[in-house]
Amino acid sequence: MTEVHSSDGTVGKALKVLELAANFGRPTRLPELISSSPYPKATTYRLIQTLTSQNMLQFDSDRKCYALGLRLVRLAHAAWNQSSLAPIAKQHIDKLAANVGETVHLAQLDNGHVLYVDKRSSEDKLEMFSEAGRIGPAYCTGVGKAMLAFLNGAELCEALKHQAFHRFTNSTFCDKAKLQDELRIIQSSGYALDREEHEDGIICVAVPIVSKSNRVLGALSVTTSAYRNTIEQLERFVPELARTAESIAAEAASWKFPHHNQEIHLGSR
Amino acid sequence: MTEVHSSDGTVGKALKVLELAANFGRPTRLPELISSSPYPKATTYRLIQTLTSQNMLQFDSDRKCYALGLRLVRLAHAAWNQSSLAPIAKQHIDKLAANVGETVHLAQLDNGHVLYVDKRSSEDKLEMFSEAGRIGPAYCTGVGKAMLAFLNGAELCEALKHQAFHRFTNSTFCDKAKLQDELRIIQSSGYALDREEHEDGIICVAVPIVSKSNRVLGALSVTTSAYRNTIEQLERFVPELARTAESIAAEAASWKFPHHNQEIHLGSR
DNA sequence: AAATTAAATTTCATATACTGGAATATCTAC
DNA sequence: GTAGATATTCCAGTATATGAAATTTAATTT
Repeated sequence: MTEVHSSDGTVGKALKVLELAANFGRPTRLPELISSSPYPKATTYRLIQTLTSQNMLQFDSDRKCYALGLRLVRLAHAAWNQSSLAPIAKQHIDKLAANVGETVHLAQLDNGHVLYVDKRSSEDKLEMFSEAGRIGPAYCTGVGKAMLAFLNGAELCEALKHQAFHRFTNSTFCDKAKLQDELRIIQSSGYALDREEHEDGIICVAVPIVSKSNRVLGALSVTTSAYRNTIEQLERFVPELARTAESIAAEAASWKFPHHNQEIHLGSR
Repeated sequence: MTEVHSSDGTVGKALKVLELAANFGRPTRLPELISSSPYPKATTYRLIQTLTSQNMLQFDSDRKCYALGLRLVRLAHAAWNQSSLAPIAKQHIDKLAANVGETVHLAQLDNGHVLYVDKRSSEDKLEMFSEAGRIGPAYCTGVGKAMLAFLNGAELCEALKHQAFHRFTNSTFCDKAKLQDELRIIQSSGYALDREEHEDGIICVAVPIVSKSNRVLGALSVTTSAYRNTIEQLERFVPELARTAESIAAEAASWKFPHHNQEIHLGSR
């Protein structure tokens, strides 16, 4: 049900092409898009025309390449406000970050991958979209494993299909069986540890955010450097992490959409 | 050319429905979507199904309503990185904000409206997507007028079609003729003032960011309270604003896509 | 400047996917 | 249990998308 059927007719194809453009990570030339597309040249070409006319892509006539359109940024603003945990979790994360004095991440699952929707950092200035919207692997990050561990059977099965099991470091769980053992441990302990599994020198502790009806809403983590802290020191944050996650879940449940349709008074779209 | 044809076949219709969901500003029930849609019930219903299956919408089975999907947040992250001026402008804005000690906005045009893509504030912590992706009117904001003033004939004509000319305050330019007079003044002075035209008590000064080939890339503004500063005080920021805008334009021109396709190693999409 | 190659765009007959009015099923509330 | 609302499916007709190939246009090379 949560699976993205790569063919929902024309719309699915168009979004697939949009995804291709996103994956390039940079403005892309038409031939690149066409040759990376699973659809025939003329079809891909027409989809790109349509997406461009719709402002989902934008054409840079100087460089002759296509980049993702700003309409996406506008839509994502709405998505972030109405679908992510971030607006609800804001105060809770602020408080948590202040108390622990380390970087805090808020993430949700998107198609089996970790989607970071907010971040608090003691040192760095916040980096808007450069942080929110970032994706990462689920099988080797704290937030990812915390969420996977509390999915139900069908959801987990679906999510596992999307794991690449690429070996980032020596500690990475790089097969499904080992990961599932780990998930069982996380289930009973209630929190997940990332022991430099994704990046050398980076460790973190994470807890899932679970609704009353036991649905996984997201996850919360405290990240630090392996040189500055030990796993044992991180584990001392678990109680407060868990408490924060509970508060967020509680607020999410009682949330009656505070964002009333504020009159913006723009012209036609 | 920059116009969004509300019918680009099925894809256009699907995006139109997505836009409707975004405009509600909150999770929406099926009947609401159906009755606000220009398409027949069955058609709208099927488009919603497709969008949901594609993660562009997500269905909340508890509340029985549809919200924008997190896939948009992920796509917007890429869009923000590769299409907005924000990554390029980052350092320049940091410096400007530090020097002037007031709130700085970076905006671009999206379909005739102002799209804020970044913000620096002395006091507030940065608020991620809650700021980036926000839209506002062009005809009564500093950044909006600065951009409109330097569009070419066809672009301006197209953009003017989208202006609502809603009277927000007593100072709002609420018809096209008055606005065009104002735009001529801005053209010759090189900067735009917002004298509480959008919000009472809020004034700002803005300059356009213009490429060597005279295309409008975006705009930069310094905003403050009318009680704390006078227009004359704001005008003292113009030289530094203009210098910053030039630096950004120069960097944009020489930009050779720094964001190489970093290997993310995720599974199938 | 002519020739060569690559890129962008169009054509058109065909097949397919979309359409939408209406019927039906499912849920909700009293 | 019945009424009213909401969600979902049907299906023939048709508009729309398809894609191989051809054409135009632009960029490179000789």
